[in-house]
Amino acid sequence: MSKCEQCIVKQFNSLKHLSREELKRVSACKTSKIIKKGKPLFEEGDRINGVFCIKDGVCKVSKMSENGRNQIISLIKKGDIIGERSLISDEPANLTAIALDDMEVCFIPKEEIIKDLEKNPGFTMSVLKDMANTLKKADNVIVDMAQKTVKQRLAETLIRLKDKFDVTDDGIINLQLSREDFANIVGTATESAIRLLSDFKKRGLVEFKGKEFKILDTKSLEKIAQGF
Amino acid sequence: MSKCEQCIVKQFNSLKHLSREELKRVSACKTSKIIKKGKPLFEEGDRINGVFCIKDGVCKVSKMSENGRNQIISLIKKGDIIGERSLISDEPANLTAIALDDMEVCFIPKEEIIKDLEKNPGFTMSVLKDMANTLKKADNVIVDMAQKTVKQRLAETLIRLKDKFDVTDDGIINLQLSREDFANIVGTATESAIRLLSDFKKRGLVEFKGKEFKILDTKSLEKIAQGF
DNA sequence: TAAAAAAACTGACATATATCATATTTTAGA
DNA sequence: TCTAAAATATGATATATGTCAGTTTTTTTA
Repeated sequence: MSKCEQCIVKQFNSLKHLSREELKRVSACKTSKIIKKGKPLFEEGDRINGVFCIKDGVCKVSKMSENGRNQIISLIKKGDIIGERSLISDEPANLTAIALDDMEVCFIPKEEIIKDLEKNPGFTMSVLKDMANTLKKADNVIVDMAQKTVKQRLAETLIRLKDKFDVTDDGIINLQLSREDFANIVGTATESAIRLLSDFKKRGLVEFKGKEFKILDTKSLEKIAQGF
Repeated sequence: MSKCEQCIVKQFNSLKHLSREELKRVSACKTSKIIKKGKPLFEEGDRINGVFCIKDGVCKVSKMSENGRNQIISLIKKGDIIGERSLISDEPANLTAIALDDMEVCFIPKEEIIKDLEKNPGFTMSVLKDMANTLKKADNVIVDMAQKTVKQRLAETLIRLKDKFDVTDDGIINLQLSREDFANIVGTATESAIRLLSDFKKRGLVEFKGKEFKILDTKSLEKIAQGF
C-alpha cells in the first residue's frame, strides 16, 4: 500500500500541514478502498468514524428532501477530503456520497485525525479555513437557489463544472453526469434540465455527445447566469 | 464597561472555553457598541477585523444576488458570535448584517481571537464544531430552497422562528420582521409572501397584529412544510 | 396634527417550471 | 446479438409564482 508521505494528493488538502512523523502515523493506520461507479462511499445516517481522502475519481454528495427528491450539494474530486464534518460534530452523516466513476480513496480513522487536530494547530487552522470556505460557498448557493431561475442556475453550473474539473485538449470535461444529475444539482425536474440543455445546445453554447460535454461559449453562459 | 468574565452571554458560545486569564485579556481589548434598529453591523465587502459577540438584540444576515434581490441567510441573536468566518479566511465580509431591533454587541479584535485559537485547542475545537453545525444547516437550507415550494418553505420558516426566538406568555414571538423580510428569508416576492401569510392567517394557523405574530397551529404548519 | 413616505395588501395577468404521457435512443444483461 | 431496462427526448397541460398596477393602511416626519 502506498505511503501518505509520498502521496501527491495530500498537497491539495489540509493533510499537507502534517509533519513527516504525523504522516507516517496516518499512513500506518489508513486503509485504501476502490469504490465502483454508482456505489456509495457512505450514506445518510451512516456513522463514518473517519475521513476519506480522494486519491482518484469523482463523487456526488447529495441529500434527500422531505419531498422525496434528491439534491446534489457538491461534487468531490481527487485531492479533496470528505467526512470531517461528521467527525468534528460527532454525528451520523447528514449526506450521501456516491461515486460517479471508479474511485480510489483512503480512509483515515477518526482517532488519528482527532489526535492531529489536538496536537497540530497548523493542521486545525487549515481544516478551519477549509470549512469557512465551504460555508461561504454554501451561502452563495443558497442565494442562487432562492433568487435565480433554473436557466440561470444551469448556466452557472456548466461554467463551474468547466472550472472545477479537468478538460481534455478538445475541451471535453472529465465528468460523467446524467441528465438527472444535472437536474439534481440545479434543483429542478429532469425534464426541465433536459429541455434547457437542449436549448443551450441548439444555441451553440454547449455540445453534448451522450454524457460527454464541452462548453463552447462561456461568455454567453455567463450572461445567462446573470439573468440576460 | 462590563467584563467578559462575568458576562452571561458567553455561556452560549465558544468563548465559554476560554480560561479566566484569556477572558480577562479579551475583556481588556474588546469594545462595546449600540447598533440602532435598521443600522448595519457590517456590510458585504467590509474588512471586519474581529468578531462580534451579540449581547442583546437580533440581526438579519443577508446577501444580494446578481439579480438585485436580497436573500436573508440567517438570523443572529443574543449569545451568538458573528464574523469568525471572514476572520479565519482573512477575507472581506461576504454578507451584510443589519439590526432588526436595537442591539448591544461587543467587538473583539482579530489578533486577540487568533491568539486564543493558536493557544487553546478547546476553544478552536468549539469554533470548529460550531462551523460544522452551521454548515450542516446550510446544506439543509440548500435542499429546501431547491426542492420545496414557497408555501412549504414559509411554513417551515414560521416553525423555526418559533423554536429559535423567545415567546411571550401569550405566544407572541419576540421578533420584528417586515413582510419583505419574510419574503427574503423564504426566497420569494414580497407579494407572494404576503398572500401566503394571509392565507395561513385565514386558515387559523398564525395570527398577525402588525409585525407581532404568533403560531396557532404548529401541527398543520409542519404538515404544510412536508408538502401536504 | 397634517402631509408625505413607506409598508401592507389585493387583483389581473404573464410566465417559468412541474407533471404526466409517450416516443425514441442508449445501455446493460442474458 | 437480442431483449429488457434505463436514460433521453418531446409534447400537452396545469400550476405556482413573479410582475405590474393600484388601493389601503401604517409609520414617519415636518
